[in-house]
Amino acid sequence: MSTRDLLADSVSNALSTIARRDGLSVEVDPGAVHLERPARREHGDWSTNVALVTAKRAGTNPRALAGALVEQLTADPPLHVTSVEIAGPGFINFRLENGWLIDSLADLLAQGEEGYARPDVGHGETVQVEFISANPTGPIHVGNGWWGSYGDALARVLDRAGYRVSREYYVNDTGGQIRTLGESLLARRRGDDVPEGGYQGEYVNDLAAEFDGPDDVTAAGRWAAEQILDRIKATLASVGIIFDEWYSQASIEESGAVDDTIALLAEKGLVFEQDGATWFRATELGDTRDRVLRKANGDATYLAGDLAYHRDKFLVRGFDRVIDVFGADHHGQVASLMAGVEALGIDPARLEVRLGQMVSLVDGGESVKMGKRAGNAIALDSLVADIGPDATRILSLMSSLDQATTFDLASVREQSADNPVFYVQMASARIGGVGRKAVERGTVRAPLDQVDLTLLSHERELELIRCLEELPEVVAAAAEDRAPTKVTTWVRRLASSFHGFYHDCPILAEDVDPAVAQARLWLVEATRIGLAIGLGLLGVSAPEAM
RNA sequence: GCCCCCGUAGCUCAGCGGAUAGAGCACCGGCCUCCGGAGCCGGUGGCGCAGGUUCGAGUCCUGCCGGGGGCACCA
Repeated sequence: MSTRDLLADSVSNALSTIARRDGLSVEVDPGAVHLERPARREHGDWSTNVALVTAKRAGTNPRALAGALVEQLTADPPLHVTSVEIAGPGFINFRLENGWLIDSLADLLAQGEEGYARPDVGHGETVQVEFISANPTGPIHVGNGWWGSYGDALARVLDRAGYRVSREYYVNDTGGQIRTLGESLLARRRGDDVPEGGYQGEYVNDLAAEFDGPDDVTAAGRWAAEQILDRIKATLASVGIIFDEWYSQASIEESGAVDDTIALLAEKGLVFEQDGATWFRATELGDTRDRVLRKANGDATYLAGDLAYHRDKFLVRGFDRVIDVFGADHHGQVASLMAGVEALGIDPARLEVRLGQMVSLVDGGESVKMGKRAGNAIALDSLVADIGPDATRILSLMSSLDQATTFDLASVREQSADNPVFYVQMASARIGGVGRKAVERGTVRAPLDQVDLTLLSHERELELIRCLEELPEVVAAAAEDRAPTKVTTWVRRLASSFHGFYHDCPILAEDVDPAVAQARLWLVEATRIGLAIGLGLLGVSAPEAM
């Protein structure tokens, strides 16, 4: 049992003992009671606000309740606890002897990279994460890469936190955009200008030179989309983003699922005809206006396909939960999607839509406008070529999805040594260096049960263990909040703790006590495990040398 | 007009309702006969404004001011 759980149990037991004894009615709101590591070391190792949040309803004041709790806890102190004190308005602060940290280190080493930091927040729930889903009408841009890194890292985090995860890319391989792409391609092949509103990029020229099919707009469009999709797959693979499923919109339309979905909505009285089109009465379910499902020309709208698609996700494939990651420029479709999902009899709480705010690019102070049709978007490919896949991923996972970020291409290009990825990977490389140096000096790491970890008592060593000890909770929070960024923050902190330790605590130097060296070698191994887990969740490599 | 996101240090960003708000870059000053100095240590500097809820607000609520993105028979 973790120290946190141990303390939580003790506090809870002490509270009910006091409540019984003093006849207090204690109603504890479990979400409000926190057991946390104080930001300031002089406040102890652990702290709880339980007295502050329960005193009022118990009909007493926080400091009085805290006093009683302290008395109770002092009489029967939890493992490793050396003192319990009241502080400030009614916090209860615990001081522990270092044994609790040594225990957590031993625990980490026993569980290893596979087993450590696997909090079960998902309880085996199945969740589909759909992300990127950029139209295959041109190369994907940096924004797609940003949100893609988020989606992929989120999937990794959820997977580690006990969800059964499937990653999916919805391929818009049908409809007007594909026709426009086909027209652009054929125009280029004839040597004409691309028609108004068509795709202007270089890649259209390249594809036109290759295309030897007939003069059929749809066939040309589909062919081009396939080529482009192959490139998108290769680009994403280069930054470590792999999908379980590439789901074709055309296949949904051809299967008749769109017609079925519209029929289903019609049965519920939510469909009407107007101006030759078929409409969904979305206003009945909270949308701002009604929406067209089938256009007057007979084509299904994007929404109709999307509803059929979501019906497939929930009702056919049976995911417990679906997380759609969209760019903020698709915000407008959320309300109608939610309305449609609810109309189909699916609990809308099972669908989460996360909107990625825009990534604006500047290049040496010059702002760069992104637009696929104009062909001037910064391709993810070119960014990766500039700064590498690891830097691309960690930079995109530094800020939260809600934060519109500004990214200066020039600054990363010119001073890439200042890039945070180097700082973290330096820690990884130093760990590799320790291993190499140990071999060089003929030092062998002894089996763990023959090593005295309690020799780790330097403040740098303890701080490093404190950081490692937090990882399971960081993973849990990242999963619950759908915020893989929390892992990035933690990894950077771990790297910082490790650099400090490395600087002040020699491991293999001549004058280090061999027993201390052994304990430190295991601490280095624990750090390697922590870094491997953390960087693995971010999709960043942990090199043994740089 | 309506909806969503964001205003935190000079810049880019962190910050489960908790105690004295953090990091990187930039700037100033220290540390290499020592396992990787791409590192370590110290300093300068900040929550857009006004109310409210709370024992406690950068965090929650309302309004205002700024910035971004939406509001198609396009996807």
